[in-house]
Amino acid sequence: MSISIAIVEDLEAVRNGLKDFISLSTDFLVVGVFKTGEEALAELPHITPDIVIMDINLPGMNGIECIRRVKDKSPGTQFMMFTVYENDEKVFEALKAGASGYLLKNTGLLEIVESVKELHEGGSPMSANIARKIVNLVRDTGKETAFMDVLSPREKEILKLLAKGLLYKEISHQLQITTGTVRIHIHKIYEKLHVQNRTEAINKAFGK
Amino acid sequence: MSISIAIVEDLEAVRNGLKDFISLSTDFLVVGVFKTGEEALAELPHITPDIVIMDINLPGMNGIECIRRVKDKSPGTQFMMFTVYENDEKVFEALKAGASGYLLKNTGLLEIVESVKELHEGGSPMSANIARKIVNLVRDTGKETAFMDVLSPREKEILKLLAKGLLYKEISHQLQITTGTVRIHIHKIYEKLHVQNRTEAINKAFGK
DNA sequence: GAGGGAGTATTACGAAAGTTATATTGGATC
DNA sequence: GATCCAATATAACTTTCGTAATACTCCCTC
Repeated sequence: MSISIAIVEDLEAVRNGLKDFISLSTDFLVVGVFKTGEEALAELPHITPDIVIMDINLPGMNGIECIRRVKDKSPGTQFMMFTVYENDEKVFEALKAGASGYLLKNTGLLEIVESVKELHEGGSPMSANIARKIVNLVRDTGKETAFMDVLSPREKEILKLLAKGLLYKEISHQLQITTGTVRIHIHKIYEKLHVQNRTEAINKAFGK
Repeated sequence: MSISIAIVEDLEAVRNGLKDFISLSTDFLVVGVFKTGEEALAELPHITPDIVIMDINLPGMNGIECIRRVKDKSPGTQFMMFTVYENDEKVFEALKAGASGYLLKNTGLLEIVESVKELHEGGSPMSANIARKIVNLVRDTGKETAFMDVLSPREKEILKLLAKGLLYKEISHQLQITTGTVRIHIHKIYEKLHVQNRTEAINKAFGK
């Protein structure tokens, strides 16, 4: 049983190159080729291929938005990004949208084919520096932002308790100081972070 | 210039196998071999190898804790996990601690060597299903938790505004309803989530 | 040893948040 | 047609939060 593939790519040369090369292998069957996200969105839910190779920079709807919408209708289909973008935001967005693999356009045809196989077997093939970006993303999740640096150790301690949803009096009890002092600390925290309330402070200190 | 490698692994057979095979290549120089995290922690900061291949399950200090501590002292050293663990928590912890690559112990020696090279060149080599786990981790960051399901659409809408730090009156203005109504909605949200205030609700609805 | 910052504290006030009770409307269910 | 629930609203009330001004101590630096 061969792996069914669709390709969404606006550049004719790239599109045909991919299609022709992939078609050489009996492991694959190219079941759809689209120039725009709109076309792909209209057809993919009916074709339900195993894998979609998706460009990001398309005329009209971009590839990420296209994944988001197709994923809704055909949750079984897996997406391989194929793009020149290697900035953090695009990578992050693509994964959030539901992409499981991410290859840069300088990837060789042979490696692309290997990666599609790996994707189909439940892996998440990515170009080397994309993988590193993703690892760094995970490493930094929930990490304190640079804004925390302007706070004193005591202020950081209090902000962390504040972030847990504790009342002033609970904080004061835990730290063995008066609620008045807690109030002062928190007021200074707000000043330093340029915010007006607890929630804004938490968002600012711990990246949204 | 060859890549300097250290190995931390308690099982003698694995340890020696790695060391001997890696030493075969002139690209690498094994500069340290340790049986425990404690030994590694004592020596690694002085050796400062390019790469450390690190087991997780060690007697005494585990490999993740070991990375955390060594990373503090030698930020330039990169770590490759080499372990049987493939559960989400261990993978997540390892990356948080500062590991940049993650191989399972069923990986072939040749692939290990290739992965170490890739790591050294700034990539993040991982076994296929580990990569998928990490991608899924990123996909799910900041996602609403199951608690959100008990809320009505309107309540979800209000909770999202609440999470941005808006005042009741700002929310009421934005939704064109009275602050009294906002108050009621929020009160019901708290009831349904079994919490007493805004911050607790946010933490519960959007996984910490 | 004078100055500055961090941490502590007190008092006072106004704004915002959260609780409780009651009520109307409209849509869905039975 | 009756019942239930979501969404809306009003009113009265308590608690918590946030702002402001002032002050003392300790520690570090110049």
